[in-house]
Order: sequence, then structure tokens, then C-alpha cells
Amino acid sequence: MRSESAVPASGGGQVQSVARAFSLLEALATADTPLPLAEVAARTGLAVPTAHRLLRTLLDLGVARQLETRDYALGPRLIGLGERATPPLAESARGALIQLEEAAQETANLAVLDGDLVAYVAQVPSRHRMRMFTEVGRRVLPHASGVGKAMLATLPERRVRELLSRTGMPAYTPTSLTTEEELLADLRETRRRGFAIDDGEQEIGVRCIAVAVPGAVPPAALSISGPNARMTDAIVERAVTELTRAAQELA
Amino acid sequence: MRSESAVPASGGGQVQSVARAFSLLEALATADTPLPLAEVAARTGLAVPTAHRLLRTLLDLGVARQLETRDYALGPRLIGLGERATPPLAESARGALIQLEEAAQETANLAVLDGDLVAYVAQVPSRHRMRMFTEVGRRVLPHASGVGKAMLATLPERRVRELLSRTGMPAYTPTSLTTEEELLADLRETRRRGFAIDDGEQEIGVRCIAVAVPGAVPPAALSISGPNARMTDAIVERAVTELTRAAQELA
DNA sequence: TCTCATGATTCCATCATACGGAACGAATAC
DNA sequence: GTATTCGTTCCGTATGATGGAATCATGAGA
Repeated sequence: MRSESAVPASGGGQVQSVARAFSLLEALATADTPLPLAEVAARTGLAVPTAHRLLRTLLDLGVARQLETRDYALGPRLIGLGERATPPLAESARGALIQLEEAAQETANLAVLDGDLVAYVAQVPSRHRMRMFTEVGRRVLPHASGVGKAMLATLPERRVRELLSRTGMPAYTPTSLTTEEELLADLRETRRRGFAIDDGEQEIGVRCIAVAVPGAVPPAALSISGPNARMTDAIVERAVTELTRAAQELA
Repeated sequence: MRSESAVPASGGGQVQSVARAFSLLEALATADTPLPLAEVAARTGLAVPTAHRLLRTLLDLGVARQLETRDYALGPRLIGLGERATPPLAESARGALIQLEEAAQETANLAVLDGDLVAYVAQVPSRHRMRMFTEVGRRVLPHASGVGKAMLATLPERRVRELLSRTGMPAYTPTSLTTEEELLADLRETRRRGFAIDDGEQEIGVRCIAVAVPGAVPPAALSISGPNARMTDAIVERAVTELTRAAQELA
């Protein structure tokens, strides 16, 4: 059996088959249409019989389902799990996110700090055709995202240093901050001005404005993000006002 | 390694560790509070080191998360999966379900036919303290549920017979229908009166009124259910009116 | 209706992988 | 300071996951 790569979609894990199973689910989630077995196998890099056996298990569990065409899709069991995994904050932020998108016409996000990672828990996508793919559930390192920096700015420097020592500061783009001092300076600036800016630090060409929800435990933040061509000063100014108001209301 | 029972929470599967992983998630979902390792292991019947290894994998994948107390809870990754697993119908039915609960003060459900099983995909729980545990994601056999019978009544008898030959007709309570003829008669009656009744056939003491969504593919149905002490004739009459109206609107 | 091709499913020999008892370590209570 | 409880790591074992090859559906094209 090969022990090398094998599970590209999701990160490493401990129990191979479980990691592979979620890799399959992720593939089904990413596709905007149900997929035939061969396609799922190809996308996950699994051997066809292996993918088949895993999918059959997921089918039995109700976590995947199969159409008459034999194509596979996500199953209803995930609905309940997803709902119960949603923090109450996400529910109450729904309205705020809708208003934010309304005001800025750009994607509005809510994220919380989950351990050392930032997890996106709710989103209202921009009405524009060109927008970020929905990233609810995605987790990223805090040092290179608007929401992450907004949250870190609420923590004592000692906690930030500890976190960074565990996560490191990999660069995703040329503008990513990669040293502790750079980041701490940025956080001071964030506290001063009351909001965080991510100018292509996570992904080239994407600008993001974020404000922490005051007093939230675990830390949480709201953001508005879009292509920097559209995120003009005027929009940013408007976004800051709305974000700050929304964050206050949530608190 | 024991090959006997081992995974009580969820149904059988093919790949043991995947079935066990979901058994753990189910345990976390069922608990209304985060659980320590020992407790999760106990509830799933898994050995502590096994549960630990699986949970660590789920942690890495973001499907579970761990609080500072080391207790485990469902992770944010499930939110996105859950959303994408939700059929569009569930989204648009939200308003209708809220109105239904409003009118009857009893739990309102939306279910779809997933293969041979009925899957609950959306719910607005009753305001009463005494009510069904949320069952979004749960799948049951159609012959013994209100929504199931409402859906089956829309299918040609041949299709119903085929389905029954695959699923069988186990009795859950003394009033469960257990023969094909009984069920087919019930379905004819359902078509005649325009709604299905489940009088304690799924669970003793629970009465349920259901109406199919006309023309839905796959078949879908709305229902209102509650303890039969509260599901009086007056409530039922009101429920039927509202359910029928709501089902028309959804179609 | 009969190829043929494509893809899904089942088999099965192989051994890597998941397993869990036991030992160890951390954290809290007493 | 000691005991107790709970979490984590170790590691030998053999089970259960694996994937190449064979078989079986399905649908297209003639």
C-alpha cells in the first residue's frame, strides 16, 4: 500500500480511511453538480475500488447519497450535523451579514477563532458575478487574513506570540506578513484605527476589511472582502462604518 | 480486534473506521454540551485510545474541535458541508415551516424521499417544552411515517410495491402497518382525503399529519406532529388547511 | 438485435493500517 | 504531599483496508 501522498484534498490526519472519506465529501461539496464514481476517484486521487468502498459506507451512513444516475452527492445526514456545528453567533449574525452585503455589495463574512485557526462560520456572498467561492467551514491561519488580524488585535501580545510560535507565519502572497514584529506592529495599527486590513495577504488581488466583535469569547470578527479593483476608498469607508455598527450590535 | 457490535450509534457500514468516526460525530451532535474523551468513548462503545485517535483525526480535518477544557464538540468544517447538503427546497420552505408551527404550535417538518428512505431536511420545533428531539438528517422507512405515506401516495402502486420489497415493513409500534395490503389501502385513503395520518405508527403517542408537495421530484412532504394529547381534532383540521396551502405554495 | 466500449461492482491475496491493552504522564482533588 | 482520575503515547498483533484484475451493468452505435 502506498503511504506517500494519497489524500490531496484535505490536510493530513491519523486514520487514513477517515481522512479519505472526508476528502471524498469535500470533493462532492466542491463540485456544483453530482459526480460519477470515476470522477470522484479522479478528483481525490483514490483508486476506483477504494473510492467505491468508502462511498458505499458514506451512503449507508446517510452522509452521501446516490441519484438514479448513480452519481454521488452529499447526503441529508450532514444537514443536521452542520446545524448543530453552527455556533449561535452565526445564527444571530445572519441579518447583519445581509445588511453588510447590501451596503457594500461585497461578500460579508463572520469568522471565529477555533483553537489557533480562524474558521469562517457564516457568509452572504456578493451579488457580483466575480466573487470568492463560498468558504464557510474553511480554516486559515490568522496572521494572513483580515478577520484573523482583527481577532488577534483583541488578544494580549503574549497570547499572540504563543499562537505564532505554534503556527508559524508562512507567506501566501508577496504581501503576507512573515515576521512577528511586522505583525505586532500591524495589530497595534489595527487597534488604533479600529479595523483590520488585509491587502492581498491571503490571496493576490483580494482586499478585506474586518472588525472584531467586542467581547466575544471565543473571539469573532466580521469582514467584507472583494477584488481590490472594486474595494475603493469610498467603499472601504462605508464598510468600516457598517462593520463597526454591526459588530457593536452583535456584542 | 472484535468484529461483533462495536458501532451502536450509527448503522452498519463497510469501512469500520469511517463508520466509527461518524458514530463519534453523532455522539457529539446528540449531546447538548461538549463531551470529555472518556464520555465520548463510553457513548460510542469504543476503546478510549481508539476514540482518541479517531477524534484527533477529526480535529485535524476541522470536523471536530476541542475546547480549552479538552472537551470535544462538532467542528466548523461541518457547517459548509451541511449547507451544501441542504436541498434548495429546504431553504425555500423555511418560511412555510415557521408559519405552520405558528398556526398549530406543534413541530413542523419538511422531508424528502432519499432513495428508499425518508430524510428529514428541515424543521421548526414546537414551542412547547415537551416535543420531539430535532431530527433533521434522520432517515426513516416510509411505511411508518406520516411524511413517508404522504409521499408514497403520490407514486404508482408498482413503485410502492418495489420499494416495500426492498425495505420490508418492520413494526415499530403496535399500530404500525405491517402488510402491503394494509399500506396500499391506507395510501388510497390518503389520496382520497388529501393528507396522510400517522397515529403512533412511528413512535407511541406521537400523531402526525402530512401533505405531499405536489409535483416535487424527488417527492417531498410537509408535516406537523406532536403528542396525541395535544393533536386534537381541532388542531388537526387547522393543520390540514395550513399544510395544504403551504404545500401548494412550495410547488 | 447484436457488437463494443465505458464505467460500476465484486473478488481476493497482500500487508499496511487500525486496533486496544498496558504503561506513562498530566491535572486535579483530597 | 499523596491519591485518583483522565488524557496521551507505545507497540505487538492480526484485522480490516487496500487496489489490481476479473466480472458485470449500461448505453452507444451499427
